Amino acid sequence: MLTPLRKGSEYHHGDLGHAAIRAARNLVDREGWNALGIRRVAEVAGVTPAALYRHFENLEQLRGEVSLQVRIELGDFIRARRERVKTSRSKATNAILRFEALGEGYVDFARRHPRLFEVAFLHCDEKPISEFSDLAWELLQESIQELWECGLLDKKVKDAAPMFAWSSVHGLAVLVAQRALLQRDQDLVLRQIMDGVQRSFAPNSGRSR
Amino acid sequence: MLTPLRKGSEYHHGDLGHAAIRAARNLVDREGWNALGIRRVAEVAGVTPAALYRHFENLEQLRGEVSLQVRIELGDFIRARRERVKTSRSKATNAILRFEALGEGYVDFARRHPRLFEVAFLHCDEKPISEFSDLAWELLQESIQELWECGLLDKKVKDAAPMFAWSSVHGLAVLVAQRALLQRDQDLVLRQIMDGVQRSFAPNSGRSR
DNA sequence: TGTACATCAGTGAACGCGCGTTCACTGATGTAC
DNA sequence: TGTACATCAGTGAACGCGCGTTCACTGATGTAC
Repeated sequence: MLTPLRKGSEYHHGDLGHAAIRAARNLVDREGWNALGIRRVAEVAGVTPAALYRHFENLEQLRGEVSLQVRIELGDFIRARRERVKTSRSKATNAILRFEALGEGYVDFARRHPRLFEVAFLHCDEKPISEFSDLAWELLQESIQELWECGLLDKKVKDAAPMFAWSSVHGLAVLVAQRALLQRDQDLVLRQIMDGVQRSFAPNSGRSR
Repeated sequence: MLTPLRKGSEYHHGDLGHAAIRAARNLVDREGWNALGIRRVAEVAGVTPAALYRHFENLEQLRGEVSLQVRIELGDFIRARRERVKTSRSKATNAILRFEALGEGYVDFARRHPRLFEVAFLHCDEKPISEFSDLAWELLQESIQELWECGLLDKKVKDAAPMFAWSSVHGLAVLVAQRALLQRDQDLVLRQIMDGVQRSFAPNSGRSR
């Protein structure tokens, strides 16, 4: 995986730094957060431990970078999922399918990369949700706006909707990542949660799907 | 904290084993899961590291005991919260207040003991929710049954209700424990989530509170 | 009530290991002339 | 185009540390007679 940009050079790596973060990400994916160490990363990157100190102040900083990287990856993942949704004639159906794709993508990421998922929100210290310029969060807001524009969102709960939706799906994702749910229950429960969230969104008389 | 049951004996501890688990619990509470080690626990318990091997096979087993202990503590905590609810005349109001007390207790535990909370569901391997004889889970089922009996739960969502409620509140609790939410936002969001959950429970025409 | 002895629950020293970090160094790169 | 040299990004050895676990041991406990 080490890709020397300037061939011929065995001594200089070329892009250690990015390579280290990639290596660290893969380490965490396979063996978990605690396997992430200067020495392990150096080994995977094919480099001496001390070399990493040219690119990171210490282990803690590397950890922060990895966590950020995973958060970006998660955002990209669910966006890709949403974009895969086939557009249908009805604007409302569209909004619903796109919204559900986000939730499904979120949980699916947790299932496929449980150890990465566990780590995604570990190092966003001092950056509470409100000022969270996180990609996943922005996608969610967008999607809820779409539901609103289709009249699928009760005015009374509009403000609470993003946080409520996130919390509900996040709860499931955490349980999935922790393997606290049987594989075969996961799809059913996800379905139930997406339905529950939409029920709570719906203007008074009921659901419209 | 070490309590020799038979006074005078400095050599034999009396109830190391339980004392070790207590010490370990406190260690995790203060410094997190990674601070839990044979040597640290032995030190806090006032005993030689090797002594712990009379009571635990290895570190992993001790960890399992601590996780279980925390799960029990969480269950006791939210039950106490529910029992503190003043009974009112209306059966429905009662059911609602008791249900909400569980959610509030759950999140409050995560706030007061974030490091314990993170660890509560770590070692329930091979025991997926379905056959989960967990105290907290049973309390939730009870409470939802009460809501049902008061007509506050739509027949269509009865089966999904416990998992949906748990997931929603669990998601928030995780974020609270991770300090991803500002202190002052937590109460508001909890309120929104409890309302959202009940909205989704309510039989079609709307909410009844 | 008193003594011999098996059992149990501790001690204390040692083991090997992997870790984060440091430091003086060296080889490659690229720029000034 | 060719050479001198500063700069940069690596090496390799060493440091001290805390860890889980083992082992031969020893002091206290409680039971049999």
